[in-house]
Amino acid sequence: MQTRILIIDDEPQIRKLLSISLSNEGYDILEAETGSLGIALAANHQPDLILLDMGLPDMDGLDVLKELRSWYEKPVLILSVMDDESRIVKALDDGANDYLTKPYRAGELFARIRAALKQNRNEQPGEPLFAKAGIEIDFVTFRVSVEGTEVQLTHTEYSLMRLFAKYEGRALTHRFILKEIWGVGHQQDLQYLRVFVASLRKKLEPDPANPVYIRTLNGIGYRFL
Amino acid sequence: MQTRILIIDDEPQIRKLLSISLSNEGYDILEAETGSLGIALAANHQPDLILLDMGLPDMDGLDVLKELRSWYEKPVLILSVMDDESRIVKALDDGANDYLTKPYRAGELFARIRAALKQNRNEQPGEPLFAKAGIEIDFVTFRVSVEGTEVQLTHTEYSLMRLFAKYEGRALTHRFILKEIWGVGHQQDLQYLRVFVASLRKKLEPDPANPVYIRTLNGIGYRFL
DNA sequence: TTTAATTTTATAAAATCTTTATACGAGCAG
DNA sequence: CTGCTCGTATAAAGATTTTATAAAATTAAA
Repeated sequence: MQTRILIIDDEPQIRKLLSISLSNEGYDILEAETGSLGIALAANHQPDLILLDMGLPDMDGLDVLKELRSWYEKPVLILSVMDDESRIVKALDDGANDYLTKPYRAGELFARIRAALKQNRNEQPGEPLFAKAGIEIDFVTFRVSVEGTEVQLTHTEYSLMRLFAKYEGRALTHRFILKEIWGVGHQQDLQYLRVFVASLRKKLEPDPANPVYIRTLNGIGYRFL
Repeated sequence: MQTRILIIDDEPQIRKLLSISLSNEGYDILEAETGSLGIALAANHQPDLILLDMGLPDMDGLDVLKELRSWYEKPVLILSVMDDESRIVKALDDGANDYLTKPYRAGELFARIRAALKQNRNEQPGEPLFAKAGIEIDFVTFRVSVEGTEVQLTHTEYSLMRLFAKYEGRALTHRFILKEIWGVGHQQDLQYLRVFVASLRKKLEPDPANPVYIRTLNGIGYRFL
């Protein structure tokens, strides 16, 4: 069955652009001009993924997202203007899977969509083994190795590593990570996270000053690849 | 004799899938739809390994595991659907050898089964001897020797040694070790364990202050290599 | 009863985590 | 351009937790 993508965006040019390029990639496209129409279409057609613009005429994008998330479990990617970080953070915290900022470069768009769809397909955060690009994590024996040599991680470092692996490829907000690792009472202790990201990088990255695995998303959080 | 595997899972499709692929690998397959039926089959047919689904209709998977573990000593692999790490951890603490999460990829499934069976063979009567890197354990005569000279171990020390040998190379949590050696009621008596690890090290390690056989995993437990 | 083993207690040492301090680079105002 | 702010990275000091080990108290065994 073809993968179906719903685009919710009020600007016809953007819709057209996205629609054409995604159709060429083999996706089945649905379009909605407003938030309420988007919600209705999502309910009736069960798309596999939703692209949601934050600036809609009828409803606030965040409200559309919340509405969707009350029953829709598949990936929602946010389309947003670059300088609206605080709203992107809110959207990610509210369950958006990822975000894209204008201008939408085709390659990046496809990559993110594929990543989100793939993530959803093997919705199994408890995999016994993570192995990718030189990094291996064995969740059974608590072992992490880079390029074949085992690295010694502390308990917190390991938790963080595991979280990154679980949400591989996804943008994780500071608040989300803090909540997962340190609990709800520490969502403002950004320093903790910085310190531990630094030490993870020191242990994992070939060149910690130019990280490739754990990427910084300025103003938002981190992404593990 | 053919290796016999018991599958305890309520979903017929899953059973069929596993059954077919494992039969093709040369295993002899038994199937059970419910926990209680699974326990009965295990008792009557003494399978060499059990695949146990956590989500059964009649009993909690953890309870089935506990029941089995009261007399069944061969490997039990957990099949889990959920991202419920805490239950997986509990299952491992309760004596499960390993776990798999859906979707069950054939290669990984076979690898884990082989690993579990091999692990188990180590402690079978056929191989009453553990010998590696200067340490020798004779499970028949209850003797342990290091570099050829026999060391005198107390009963508890010996149990601990045997546990480490059985799970050689794996990270063992404090709770797991305590449960295995002292029983379920003593999982918080971490000091016991520390005292006995210290005395084992004193008897086994060339330099007890820098242990190489029994390694400390801070915040987690120990690993024997 | 005597001896050995295990369980507790105590405490020093090590490892880890938290917090503070400081530096760097990007973006912006003057 | 220069200095300012903001977000980030990292080192290092301080606090806390975890571990190792000796030794005392208790229990079990011979």
